[in-house]
Amino acid sequence: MSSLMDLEGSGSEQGWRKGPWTPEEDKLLSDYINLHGEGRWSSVSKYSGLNRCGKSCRLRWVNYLRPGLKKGNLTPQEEGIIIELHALWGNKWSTIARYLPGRTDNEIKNYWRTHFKTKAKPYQRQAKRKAEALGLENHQVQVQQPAENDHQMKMDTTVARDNDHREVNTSEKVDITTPPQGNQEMGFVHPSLTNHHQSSSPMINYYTSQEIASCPDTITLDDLWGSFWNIDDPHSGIRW
DNA sequence: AAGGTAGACAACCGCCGAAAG
DNA sequence: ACTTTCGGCGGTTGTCTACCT
Repeated sequence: MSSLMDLEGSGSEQGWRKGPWTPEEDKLLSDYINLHGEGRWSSVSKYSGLNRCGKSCRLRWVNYLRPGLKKGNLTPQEEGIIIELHALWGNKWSTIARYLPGRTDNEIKNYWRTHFKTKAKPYQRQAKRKAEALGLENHQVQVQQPAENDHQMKMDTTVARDNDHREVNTSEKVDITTPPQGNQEMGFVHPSLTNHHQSSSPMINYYTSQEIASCPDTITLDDLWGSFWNIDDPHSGIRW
């Protein structure tokens, strides 16, 4: 079915160039797209003068060259949205990205992997070093972790008692918690989130440990639900 | 100062569904 | 109705850099 495209994707069979893009290639691609518009990526690869497969061109444009892309670290607001939407939809990176204007699915995916998937490692290293220092390579060393899992290390979930935030009736949004196309791929659902959804919690605040002291901003479900009502038009949703 | 390690990011790979022929 | 082509997506890998020992 998709064998030819897959061959194209693999690149080398047709002699497509691979590896990091050069500034010259970026300019060729940008010039071509500015002239002809996005789409028809196979044509881009043929006529732009680039020796890159269509997929590679598309990826480069979408993730790096496209106008309007935000550079730099994600804001606490964006981080909160990622956490919340991942809890709802799992690894639907492209769907999550639609709610973060200027951010790409690749960027969000990488962010999640580095910030939430691998946070246990420092403690594993700590345990290993302890073991090595004690000559206990073959013995388990208990290292106290600040949270029960890697996700919780970066996220503190609280039930708002702040009267400034109106209470949200979760029964109003039950349908929206369903991912756009099933949730079989749900990689991780934070237990506290699940509890919140079951217990009609009024609000969830997210923040990293560093941000607890420095950042007063929080993401409320109100913000997120507001965007969900316009799920077909992500740009009309979250505004800041 | 040097080597090792982890983090951050860019890019590739393979699969899938939709559209076109 | 079937096949082919294409674009998009998620997972994975590669590379560079900063930090740690």
